[in-house]
Amino acid sequence: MNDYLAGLNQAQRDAVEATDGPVLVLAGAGTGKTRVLTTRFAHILLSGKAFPNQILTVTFTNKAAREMRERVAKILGQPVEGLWLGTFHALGARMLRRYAERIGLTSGFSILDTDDQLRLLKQVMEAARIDAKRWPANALMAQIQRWKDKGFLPGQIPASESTDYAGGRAEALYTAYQDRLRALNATDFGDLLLLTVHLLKTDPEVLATYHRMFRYILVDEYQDTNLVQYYWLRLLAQARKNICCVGDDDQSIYSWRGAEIENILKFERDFPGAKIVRLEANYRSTAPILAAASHLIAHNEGRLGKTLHAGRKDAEGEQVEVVALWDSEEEARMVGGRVESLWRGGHKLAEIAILVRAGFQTRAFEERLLTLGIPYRIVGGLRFYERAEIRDAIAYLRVVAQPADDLAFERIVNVPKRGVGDGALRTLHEAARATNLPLYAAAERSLAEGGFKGKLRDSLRALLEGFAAWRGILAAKGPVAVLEAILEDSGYLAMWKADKSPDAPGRLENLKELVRALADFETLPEFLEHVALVTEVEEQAGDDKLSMMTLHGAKGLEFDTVFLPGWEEGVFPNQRTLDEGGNKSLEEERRLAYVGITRARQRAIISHAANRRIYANWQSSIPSRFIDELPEGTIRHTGSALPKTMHPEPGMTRYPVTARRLEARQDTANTELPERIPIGARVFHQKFGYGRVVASDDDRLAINFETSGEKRVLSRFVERHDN
DNA sequence: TGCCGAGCCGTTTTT
DNA sequence: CGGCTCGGCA
Repeated sequence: MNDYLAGLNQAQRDAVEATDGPVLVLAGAGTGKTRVLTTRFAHILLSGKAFPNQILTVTFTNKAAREMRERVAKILGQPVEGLWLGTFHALGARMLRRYAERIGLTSGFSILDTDDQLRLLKQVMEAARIDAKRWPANALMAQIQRWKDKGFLPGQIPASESTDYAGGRAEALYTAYQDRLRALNATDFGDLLLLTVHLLKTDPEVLATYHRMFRYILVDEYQDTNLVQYYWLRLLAQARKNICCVGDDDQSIYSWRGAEIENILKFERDFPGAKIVRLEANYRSTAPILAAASHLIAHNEGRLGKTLHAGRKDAEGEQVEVVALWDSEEEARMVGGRVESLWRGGHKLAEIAILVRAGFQTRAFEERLLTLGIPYRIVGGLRFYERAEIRDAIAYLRVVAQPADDLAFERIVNVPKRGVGDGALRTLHEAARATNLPLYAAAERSLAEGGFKGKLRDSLRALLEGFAAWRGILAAKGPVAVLEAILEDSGYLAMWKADKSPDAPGRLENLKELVRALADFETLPEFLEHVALVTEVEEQAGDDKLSMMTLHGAKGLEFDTVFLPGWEEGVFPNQRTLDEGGNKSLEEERRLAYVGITRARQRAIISHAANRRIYANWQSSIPSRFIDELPEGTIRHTGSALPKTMHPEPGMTRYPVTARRLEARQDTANTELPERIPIGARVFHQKFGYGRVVASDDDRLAINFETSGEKRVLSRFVERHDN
């Protein structure tokens, strides 16, 4: 009867069966973390310790939540209803809606997206007469988010967390911003956690209710929780202490968003006697891939220490390859060519991924794949619900559902253009402030009292009449009919149909997709909750496409073949990150590299280019230090990129990486600097050919190349050719 | 109100 | 290079 336990190794079994008391599962990459979580969930149910609605399960992504739901259903042989399984934010929203009035909201409160948040904050700053030039709203938004990540409400910010932003007025602006949110019956994303913690902390009755309800708590991706999430968990778990957190300190890659690895260390302190289980047997990757990943991550200090070992019998495999290339274009050609031959050899494209450090890097590969006719998908990028046309349509729906939603009203009052410009909007705002009404109601009242003149009056009245009609349609025919009516009657569809820009057809297509998505929901509020909390529409699998995404986006995924391009100093590890956070950031970059390598089951191909186009000009670069941190024995070095100028000895050409890193170090150490090349000298560059030096500073030269015009390059990549 | 051009700036972003 | 914001102008 315990067949769901069969096939687990001893450590996994321990993690599943230790149901009572605090448990911390340190799970290396590919060690069956999700399996442990889902099996544990099923085990608690099947052993009769709790009903499905008595287990609180927290994941980081909606996708992970969906996956767990499906896998639990599979083990149990039926779908489970009434689960408390979701993201921190979704679960927080659910609790807040239930007890909204206890924190000064009503249960229908709106959840603002980042765009709305920023607009609201700008309004608050404007009202406070803050010089927007000197003090960008973005910076304050980021600060407020940091405060929220740490669990500080306005008035609770300790001196150590204060800032000199806007002459010390940041906290006052934070207060004003929160007041505005409350007045609009709205929360932002951070509030879903912050206000829940506040509620649990200040309302013993609510806390007791949840203590009674949640007998077991399961947490996924624990290494990426921030402080406010930690408080949230601690409050809910403190009564029964049946909390199981699963995480991997080596895969913590979101510290820049407030995640604290220390939460893992604190776990043992807050829950004394916690059982620690280590999952170290990796069932995903070949031995060389594991060796590369382990060797690399061993360069980090301050790890809890896990050693991955191959759990598969067939763990032998290809060496990890490091390919050295001339420039980013050659790199794209190399990757494209490899993909093509794998594909021809019967390899599925869906089992290949290109993982990059930053989004813009995908472009070169896109172009190449396009010319080769290889289907691909970009994962991440602009999310569906973030597209302008989708947000416009949703703003209409929000006003239908909640006429008091000022931000939504403002967004669409002049989209499509109906002559309600800044001036009219300002008048409207004044009327609203004077009467203490939302914009929508203020507009209604002004019109009734004969305000606004001419065309403006007509179009404003038409809009309000439209909303009245749409509410009627909603009541009579439901959400889909209302959206269709809105798009048609408001002129919104017509606006895009008339638009001649190349992306207009795509936008119309997206709007159709939105109507389809809406059809899955019974009520409008349900749908609005969904779009506020779920940023991506479910990917329909099936078509065989290569995936391209950032390393961050790849966490939790796996592929047979993984390409890891752009392993160059400055790109990866990213220079800006290093500048900001020093060694701590370097270690996080290294964890990102570790995440990248461990995505691969069979084959990992790392590459670096000697020259890369960044924005307008070409820059020379040296291989990433992470390449030096791979174990030599399991690595195969290939590639063509060996400037002759740099490797006079023929024997050196085997290991370009080490040789060039050495040379780079000598450069910085100022020993044996190459001769200074004077302005006017004729030079040769491997990539650009012949040219003349027009300017120089330090180690950089501006050279007017005969075939490609003026470029800036590092002087050590050119040789003199005066004759 | 709305268009256009100069100027600026440029990692990662599960929610 | 390219996308975005802002200021000036019609």
